[in-house]
Amino acid sequence: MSKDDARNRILDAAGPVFAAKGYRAATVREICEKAGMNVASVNYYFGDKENLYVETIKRVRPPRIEEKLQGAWSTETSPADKLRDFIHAMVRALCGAEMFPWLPELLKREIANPTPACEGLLQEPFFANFDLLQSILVEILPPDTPPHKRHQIAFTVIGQCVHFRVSRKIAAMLIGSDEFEAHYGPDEVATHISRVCLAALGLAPPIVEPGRKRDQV
Amino acid sequence: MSKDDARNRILDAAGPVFAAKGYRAATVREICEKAGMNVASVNYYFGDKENLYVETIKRVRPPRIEEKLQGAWSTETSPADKLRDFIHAMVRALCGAEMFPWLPELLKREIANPTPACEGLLQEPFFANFDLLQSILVEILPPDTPPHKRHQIAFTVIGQCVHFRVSRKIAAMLIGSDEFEAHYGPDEVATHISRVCLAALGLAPPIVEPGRKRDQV
DNA sequence: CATTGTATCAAACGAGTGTTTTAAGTCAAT
DNA sequence: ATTGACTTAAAACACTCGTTTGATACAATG
Repeated sequence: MSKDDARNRILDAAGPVFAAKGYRAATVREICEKAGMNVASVNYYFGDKENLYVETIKRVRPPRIEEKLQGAWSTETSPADKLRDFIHAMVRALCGAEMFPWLPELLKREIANPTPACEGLLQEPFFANFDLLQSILVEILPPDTPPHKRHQIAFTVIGQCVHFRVSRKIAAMLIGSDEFEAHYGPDEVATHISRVCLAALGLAPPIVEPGRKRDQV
Repeated sequence: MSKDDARNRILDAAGPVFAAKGYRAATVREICEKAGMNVASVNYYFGDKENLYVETIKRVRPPRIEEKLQGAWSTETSPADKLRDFIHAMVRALCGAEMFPWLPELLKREIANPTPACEGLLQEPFFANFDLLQSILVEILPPDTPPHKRHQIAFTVIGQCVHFRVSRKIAAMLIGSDEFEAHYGPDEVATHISRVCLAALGLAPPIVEPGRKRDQV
């Protein structure tokens, strides 16, 4: 087995374990066992556990929304459509339909309790996504909107996307798992968030179905 | 020192430690040291570490929004005002201006990674707050709104409140700590969330200032 | 005062952890 | 065939953790 093979086998095993249990509770013994390697191999290939964790995160660069969809936009794409696309891409990314199904869980942990060693690694994609969202909002908002308001709106958008992912368990508990499985797929969630945000920004009618409203003032 | 005094001293010390480090990383040694007690006292008074954790959470019942403000509502209070009040109370509760400043941090951990032993304990206040919010939404939404839509809207409200609290660190990182400290106090955050939600529900104009919009269709 | 029950403490135990050591194995180049 | 660097494997090490133990101090009780 080549050196890189061994490294990758350990990294492949480490990702899910770190994601499932967190840095501290994950043990190198379990990781090595799942990788079919000896306990000492982590230290041989990565020096120590912490560096293995850093390398694990380095390998799975968090998704950059920009790369996924900005190519699909033309100059005539409306800001509203861009915002919709952004939200859909973000929700999908957070739900983890990608190569590493455990990545969202790991990101969740890093968002809630950042590991000092990895703060820098995760900053970059966060900044990139945040900037992309802001560039969309700049197109939507009046030119003299103060930056802090634009930022707050950006957090409103991102916050909902993140929350629908992070609070899965509690959400399922509150509404029952039947309804959860029926109505909280990525597309439905993204559509809901898009409607809320576009309505709040005045780019779409309020989210109550038109003509059904009880008493419109 | 009486038995209850000793118990309380340990509980007082345990809260912040559990909140800061999580159940697993928190050590009974550190807790006992901060409580000025011997290492063995945790087992003497609480049996084991897990039970100490359960008792810690039992003692700090998460805040119930209802108790704080429903008394202030009359029959003429508009649903929009109720929603505003709810959001303000929730944000303030999550920011932890109360007796246990470390409670929000601990709740954050339990939301992201529920401890089996405490799931039941936290369910009740969550259910209560969720129900209160829904009763407000019932007044706002058309009578034939399907329940799952109402639930999604409720999560939009709660999600933003939670997110602005949970993602503090990352938010401060993205926008800079100066702007964060200037514009992310409980009142300002709650006002922002209220505006977004009321606008999305058609109970207030869109959040861009009236008359400033670039191109209204 | 002697006894009993409670509270505290230092010390140690046993399990689990990351890490190191040491020796054996592998394999290509000489 | 031999060398020598690289890799694997088993064991042990050093440390931390939760927990237990046994001794001690002390107050209440008869």
